[in-house]
Amino acid sequence: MAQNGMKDLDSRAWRAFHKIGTSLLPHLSRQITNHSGITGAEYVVLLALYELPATAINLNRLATGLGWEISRMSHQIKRMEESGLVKKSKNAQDSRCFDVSITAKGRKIAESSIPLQSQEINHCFSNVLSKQQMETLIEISELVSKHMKENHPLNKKAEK
Amino acid sequence: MAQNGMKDLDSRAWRAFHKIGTSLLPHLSRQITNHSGITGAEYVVLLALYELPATAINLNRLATGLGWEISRMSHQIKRMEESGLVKKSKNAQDSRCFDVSITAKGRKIAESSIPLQSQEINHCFSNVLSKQQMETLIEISELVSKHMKENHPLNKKAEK
DNA sequence: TAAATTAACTTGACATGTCAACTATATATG
DNA sequence: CATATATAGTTGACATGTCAAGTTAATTTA
Repeated sequence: MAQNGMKDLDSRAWRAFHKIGTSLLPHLSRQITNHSGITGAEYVVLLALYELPATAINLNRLATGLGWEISRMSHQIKRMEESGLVKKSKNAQDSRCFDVSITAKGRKIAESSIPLQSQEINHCFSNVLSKQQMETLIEISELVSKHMKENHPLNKKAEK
Repeated sequence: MAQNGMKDLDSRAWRAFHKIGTSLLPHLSRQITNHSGITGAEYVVLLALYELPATAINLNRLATGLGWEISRMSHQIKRMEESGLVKKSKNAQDSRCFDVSITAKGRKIAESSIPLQSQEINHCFSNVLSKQQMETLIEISELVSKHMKENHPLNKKAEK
């Protein structure tokens, strides 16, 4: 039955997706550490702050933007503040909030590591794919994100 | 210049891919823990052992098959042996090697959790995509894997 | 066949992520 | 206004992943 053929495709597609993640992501993370001395997580945060239109962003938004739990972001920012990559200051309007921004040191590292990382992403990903394939991937991402947003809102302890 | 349009697509495609990973994978992992009381990593290992044509597999192959570092696999199997999900025995031919297999308890958990997990993958992934999109994803995975295999062999300390 | 090398793990220390409280501030409600 | 509730973030304990170094056993090589 056709049923069977379908299920097979489903499962192959899922495994395909999963495989890219488990081979490519760790590789890229190691690359960053090798060339810039920062971890993959630090890179992601620096990139987000570097690309910010504003000069600072609050912790919560930063976490949400990256799809991280706030607790994870809190720990991460604490470490990065200690190593001088970012700084944190209480928000004037709402003193529960913190504004996070990149330091000069963090900016310098971001500026040198971003092109290296882009290059590696190109080598391993973009250059390997056709325009058409990339467009499909973008569609896929949008479909999945839409589903997730509608059916599994970020919030873990959703149902109340 | 056309250059610009291209770069934009590259970067959007990469972010698209990245986003699926950071939203969907943690969600699926939590699902497993909620319905079956095992972690995402335990699930992955149980699934691999459950689907094995043979009754056992050596640690190294298991790690390679899942794209894990062997040290990670060693720690994981140790914990899973302690909790009775798998068992480990010295290989008769080569006593450096260990054969890992699933226990009855592990099998029972695999049998109940696999369909639940598949269902969730279908909800969030397969059902959301067209046949065409899944096929493209499989192509993409093959292209990336091929590139990785050729240019960045699994081995971390490659160059020698 | 003895010594050197390689292979298959194991181990321990450390970095990071997750989860469940907890604190402090802001907002809403009676 | 006073209390209740919600929001933003912190903290600590614990689980997991990574890396470097160590074991032990097989295989080469001299």
